[in-house]
Amino acid sequence: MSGERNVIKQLQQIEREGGEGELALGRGKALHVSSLDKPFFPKAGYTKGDVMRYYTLMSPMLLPIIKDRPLILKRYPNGIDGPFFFQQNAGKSTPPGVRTAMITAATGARTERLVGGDLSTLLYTVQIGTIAVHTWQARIKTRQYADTTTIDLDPGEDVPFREVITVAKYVKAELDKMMLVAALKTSGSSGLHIVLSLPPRTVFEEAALVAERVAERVVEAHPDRATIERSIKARPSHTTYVDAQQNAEGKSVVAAYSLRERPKATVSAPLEWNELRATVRLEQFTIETMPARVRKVGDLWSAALRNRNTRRAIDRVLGKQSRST
DNA sequence: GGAAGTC
DNA sequence: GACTTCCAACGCAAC
DNA sequence: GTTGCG
Repeated sequence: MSGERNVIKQLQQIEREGGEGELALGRGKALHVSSLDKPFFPKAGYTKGDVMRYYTLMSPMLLPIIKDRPLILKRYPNGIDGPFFFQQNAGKSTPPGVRTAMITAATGARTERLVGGDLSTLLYTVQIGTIAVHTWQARIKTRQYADTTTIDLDPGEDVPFREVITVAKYVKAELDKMMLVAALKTSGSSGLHIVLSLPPRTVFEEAALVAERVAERVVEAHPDRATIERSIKARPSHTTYVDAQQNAEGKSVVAAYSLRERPKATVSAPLEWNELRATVRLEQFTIETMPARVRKVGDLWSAALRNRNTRRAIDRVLGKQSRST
């Protein structure tokens, strides 16, 4: 029996016995869990136990993505209709078996941070009420280097989702012209994420410039449908915000396969570019449908990110002489 | 969700 | 034991 | 220095 299957079975057993108990996660690791019957998505009817099951099923895909990255948790201890807060630092009460690392901030402040990569850490984050998992676009040992850069397509108020799809196609067209490759996923919340896999030792300044350059070109070509205006008030109505501003050291993005705090329990779902039809909807990819989709189409995210932009391509976009390192 | 403090 | 209070991020650009 | 934004 797979490790995941075994954990699912234990969760079901604990739910039958009242919703509180110990998960045995192998190699002597145990995790205390509680309130598994608590509604976390009241309208859709999903519980904390369902969230734990979802992340267990996704762990073969998700754990490699968040491995060695500091985690930024969006916690809803009383479900998505209750208050939330972000957590970055590992609390004093972090149990043994949960992965942490001492991180020195740019200011010199040292804090113990939660670090992704193993199942006990992932399920612990759910135990304390995490719905969405965000991470750095860098690993802890190479924190000054971005391994991805992200363009977030965020539709304005009352902008239909098909507009975002149209803008994503415009982005794809510019990427093709610039000879750049990128992966595509739903944000799970309201828009789409376009993620460029970067060559080794790409500093965040370069990562940000590449994403901003793409965004600028899209807006130049389609000013009626896309904007890079950061101030909400100043954004033209009926446009999609092409956000390339989230690619700095220490900033975070939601991980692929993460659940989102939406009524229907949608997830950030990797897509093939040829799936980008006008009929695609965020609500198709949920806590309920994603496991079957992954069984059917496989791990699209790792496949897409393996297709990495070259140093030469990045330097060309930045108008630089290619590095010879 | 969890720790710490109060009645 | 029940109840209350407190705590749980950060980077950056614009103003 | 504060606010807006994600």
